[in-house]
Amino acid sequence: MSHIIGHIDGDSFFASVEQSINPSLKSRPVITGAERGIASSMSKEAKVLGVTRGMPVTQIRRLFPEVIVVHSDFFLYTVFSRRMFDIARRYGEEIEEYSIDEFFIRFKKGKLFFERKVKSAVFNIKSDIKKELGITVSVGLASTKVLAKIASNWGKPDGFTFLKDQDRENYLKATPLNKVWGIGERTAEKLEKVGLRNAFDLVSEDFRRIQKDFYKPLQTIWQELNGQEVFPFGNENLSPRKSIRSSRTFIPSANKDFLLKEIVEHIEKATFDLRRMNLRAKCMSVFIKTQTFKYKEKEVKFFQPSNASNIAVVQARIILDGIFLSGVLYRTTGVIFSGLENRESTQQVLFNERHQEISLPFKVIDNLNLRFGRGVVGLCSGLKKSSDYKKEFRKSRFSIPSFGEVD
DNA sequence: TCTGGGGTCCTAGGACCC
DNA sequence: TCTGGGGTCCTAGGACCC
Repeated sequence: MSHIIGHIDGDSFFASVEQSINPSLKSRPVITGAERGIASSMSKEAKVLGVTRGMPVTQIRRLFPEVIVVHSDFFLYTVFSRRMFDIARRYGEEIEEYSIDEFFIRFKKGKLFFERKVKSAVFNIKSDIKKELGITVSVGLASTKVLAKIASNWGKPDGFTFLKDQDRENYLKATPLNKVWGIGERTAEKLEKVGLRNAFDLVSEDFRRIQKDFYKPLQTIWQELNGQEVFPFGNENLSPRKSIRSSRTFIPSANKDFLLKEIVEHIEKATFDLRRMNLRAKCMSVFIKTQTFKYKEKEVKFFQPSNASNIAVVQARIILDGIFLSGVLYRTTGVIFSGLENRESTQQVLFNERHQEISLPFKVIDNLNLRFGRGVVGLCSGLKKSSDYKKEFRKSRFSIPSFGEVD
């Protein structure tokens, strides 16, 4: 092993940030996610009561009236997130920002007092975050990312766990398969069927069998659990954005016109994002999910990369005709734009007056939507705007830097 | 507990081509 | 009209993550 890798994870991040900026919430059960109607982050006091992720707010209010339910404030969380990363950079050589509330830090192995130095760096990070941001984090140290993830999960909240190679067996024996980063419900089930119970059973399995019988990501996980550093490290490896999607779940409906209306709204929202990010998409796919979670998706390629909603709507209509079954109840629709490229790099097709023609109206639409809220202006085929757009807008306003406060 | 929304990557099988 | 084996490319759907 040539590195020690730390995984640092904010404890109940969103709820803790809320408690940190609002002293009246300290030591009280707090959840975020009011805007979605389900708990997305619970303070430790709420967890103690028995509130779990995804629990409907109505149910929470009924069962635990003392719980304080707040709206998510992603702008605020992003500020805390950045400051957390900045604190880590004071002490770490390499940082990888993994998500809004977690990051990896890598220390190159040296000679003298190496472990002691790493530990002291990590303790400094922990205490600076606590002092300056008023939240706690849990830290795991190990030889690989997958092991570090297991370690950080160990002593939550405010934990510190150094998973050394000589103790690996004990930790892995106590780690259920679905608690391993990258192993989900399905793979865990499959592994259990062949008699594997925990992470240690998995690493004891012959690598050739893993290669033969299981899908590719599991090979990497097996190696990482065995202490071989395989996952690349660092944000430089992050590839540019590959797709943009919009989707929504509703009360099950068999009404095709309603599905189309939903899809048109998604196209408007997604193409708005494309234009805002100065991107065009080569492909678009439309998907629908039935009440029983049967999934249907179909993709089209545009004649030329596009971010125009009217062109997409024409294609979406055709797709929906092809995949919609009458008499079936549907619960979700969505669109995904992929094959994204920068506007500048988009090859200019000769004789594209038509394209020039349509780009001006979109500028006008986008500006109106920016000033008055998304969904104020759209295509006629979008029909009546649902009030959800207001919520969407509230959720997204912080991601648009030029926005002022809008209410 | 019947399961929200936005991402990435992988796979199985069909189409197509020698 | 029927035919083997092998390659590539495409795509719908699956699995996983936060």
